[in-house]
Amino acid sequence: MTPPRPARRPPLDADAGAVGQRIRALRAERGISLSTLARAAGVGKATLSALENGTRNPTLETLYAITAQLGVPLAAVLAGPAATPTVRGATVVATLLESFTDTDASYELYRLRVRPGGEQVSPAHRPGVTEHVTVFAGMLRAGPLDAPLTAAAGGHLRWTSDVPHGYAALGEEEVAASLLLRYPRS
Amino acid sequence: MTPPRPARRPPLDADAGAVGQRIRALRAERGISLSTLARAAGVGKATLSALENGTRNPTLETLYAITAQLGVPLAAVLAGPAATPTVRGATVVATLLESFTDTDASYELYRLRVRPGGEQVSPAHRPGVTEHVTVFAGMLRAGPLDAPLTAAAGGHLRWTSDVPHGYAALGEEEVAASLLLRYPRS
DNA sequence: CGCCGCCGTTCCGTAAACGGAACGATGGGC
DNA sequence: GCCCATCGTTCCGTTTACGGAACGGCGGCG
Repeated sequence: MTPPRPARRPPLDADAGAVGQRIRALRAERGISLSTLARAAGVGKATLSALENGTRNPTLETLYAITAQLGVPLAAVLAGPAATPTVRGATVVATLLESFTDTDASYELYRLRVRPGGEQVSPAHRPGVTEHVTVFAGMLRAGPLDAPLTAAAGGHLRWTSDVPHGYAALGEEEVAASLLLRYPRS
Repeated sequence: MTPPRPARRPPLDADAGAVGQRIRALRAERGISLSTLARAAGVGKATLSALENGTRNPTLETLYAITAQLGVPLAAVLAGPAATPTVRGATVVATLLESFTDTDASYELYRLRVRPGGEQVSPAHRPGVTEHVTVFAGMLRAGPLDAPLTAAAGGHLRWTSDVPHGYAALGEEEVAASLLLRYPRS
């Protein structure tokens, strides 16, 4: 008989590769070279190179040394934001960043991604609900269906969402934005 | 002569030990034995034993196999509850919610709390940097020191922050807001 | 009692993650 | 043009994390 467990490793590699990509992205954000980061973190360049390319399965110690040097918590490079609740549609993906309640109203702050080439419609909310959008990148058209507003990167939109309203990306670029929903105390 | 005796690794072991303790705690919660968990996760008992006792430095793959079997995200067993980077001042506390880079600029989105009774001043940033604030609660005065702006809950402020600027809460209530910093590509 | 099943730890050979060094490629400075 | 510094990758010997097997300890059962 052949030994029962020959071992296989395709499944996890996807994860390992994603971790490597995140590290590479963080490093690129900071504009530092692989060599520099490896030296600062006290790991070999070979290690960091293979890690970023997803061809190695790093130890916790190695990962910790690198993320510490990047100034991010270890969890930041592991499998995606994961546990954060997300609303998904054909053209819009909204991730809840924070919710907040005070005496007058409650608030929900979302990160918003709008893919080009479609429009997503949202039904009317209760009276008094307002939406505030700040655009990071791309060109966004959003607001009441009969009176939409437009904003480019850096722009800000605001409307009362007690009527049906929609979101659409203008142009080819995906829109990134933050969305603040304000629900007045009922 | 002995070779240069390159490296020792005392400092990280504390961390590794903590990870092991968390895994052991999670396993105890579920009332399953070390042997059972090792078999279910497809790792050796020796591996799991050493890992729980903090005498080994596990690979990502090993950790993933175990936490998956325990039904918790990988981050759950890593160093303490999410140390998200935070900027603290006497009157302002800013927590980074998300950072984002695209072709034209990079962005940082913060949750902002401003305590009443003081003003916090921030030095000028590089030319072209803009700040966007959406107020959740309270009344905020912020912007360039010589031309501050004011917004109540639901309001929005925007200024270019290449001059010294400040943040202050008007009235007794603590201000909650979101702050978007936009850094144009240098 | 002796036996058996399972517990968690320890031993050990193997596979692989590690750091150092060498490599070709690229981009300034003179 | 040449030189030198630095880039990221690859090679290689050493270290070590890995799983399987053996170990002693402990409770249940005939």
